[in-house]
Amino acid sequence: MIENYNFRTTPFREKILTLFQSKEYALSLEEIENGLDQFDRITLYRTLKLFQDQGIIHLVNSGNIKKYAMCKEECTSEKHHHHHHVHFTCDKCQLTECIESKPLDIKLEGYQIKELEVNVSGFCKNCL
Amino acid sequence: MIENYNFRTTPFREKILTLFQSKEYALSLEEIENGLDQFDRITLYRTLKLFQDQGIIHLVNSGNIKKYAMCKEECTSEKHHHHHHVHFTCDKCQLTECIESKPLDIKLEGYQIKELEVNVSGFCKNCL
DNA sequence: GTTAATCTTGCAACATTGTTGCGTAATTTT
DNA sequence: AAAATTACGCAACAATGTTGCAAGATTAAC
Repeated sequence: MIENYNFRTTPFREKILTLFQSKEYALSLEEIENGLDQFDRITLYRTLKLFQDQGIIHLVNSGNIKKYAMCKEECTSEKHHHHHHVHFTCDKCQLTECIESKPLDIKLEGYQIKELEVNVSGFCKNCL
Repeated sequence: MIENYNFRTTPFREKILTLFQSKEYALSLEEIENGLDQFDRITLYRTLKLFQDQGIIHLVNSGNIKKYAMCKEECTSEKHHHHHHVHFTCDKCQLTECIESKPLDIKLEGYQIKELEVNVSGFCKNCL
C-alpha cells in the first residue's frame, strides 16, 4: 500500500506503518518509540509528518496527549480528507480509538464549517 | 470574583484574569505573554494550571495550538464541569471562540461518555 | 502586634517535544 | 555509469513544560 504514494519505501517507514497496522487503536509518541528497537528521533518526527501530509495517519488530541491513528480508506481517497468521526479515549485503559458512527452534521448559524473534530472520553466497552 | 476561590488574590493573578476578561476569544500562550510587560514564565504556567483546576479557564485544542478560554458561569457551579459546547477556530483570522449552542447529545452504543470536546474550524462570521 | 503557618513568587536546573541545517547515504532517473 | 532526487542521521537550537528550593508576602494564631 505504501507504494501508491509519491515517496520512497524505506525499511524505517515500513516498520512504522507495520506498527500502526498491528494496533487497533491510536498510538502516542511514547508507544511508537517503545515499539522500535533503536531509531533516530528526528527521522521519526519527519516520518510522522510525512504520513500525516499524505493522509496515512491523522492526529488525535486525547486530553493532553497527542496520538496518531491510521486513516480509514475514506480518508486517503480525497486530497483534503476530513475526519468527521468520533475519537474516543477511555479513562481507565487509556486507549484511543476511532469510532465509525454516522457522520455528524453540526451546523452553526453564520459559520462555514470545514473541519470537525470530536473527542470523547469516558469508559469503553471493555472497561464498563 | 476571584475572591470566591480558595487561593490568594495576587497582582499577577488579577492581571491574568483581567487579560482574559478583556478578550472575547480564547488566548494562546503567546497572546497571554504578549499581553504582559514582564513576567516569570513559571509563575504563568502555574497560574494557568491553577485557573484550570479551579474551573476559571479551560483548555481548547485549536489545531496544533493550545489555547485557554474563560469558562462560562455554568462551568464554575459544578465541581467537575463539562464543556459540551463547541469551540470554533477561524482559518483566516485564527481566533478561537466558544459557541453556546444547544448541548450536543452524542451517544455511542456500549460506551459511557463523560467528557465531550468538539473543535470546529472554517470561516467565522467576520471572515465569511 | 508579634509569631507561626501557609501560600506565592522567582530563580536554577532539568526534561520533553519539536524544528532546521547540512553532510552523507541510498535510491531513481537520465 | 553519472546526475538528480530523496532519505537518513547527527548537531544544534528553540519551544514548552516540570520540579525543587529559598525568599517574600499574606493569613491565621496566640
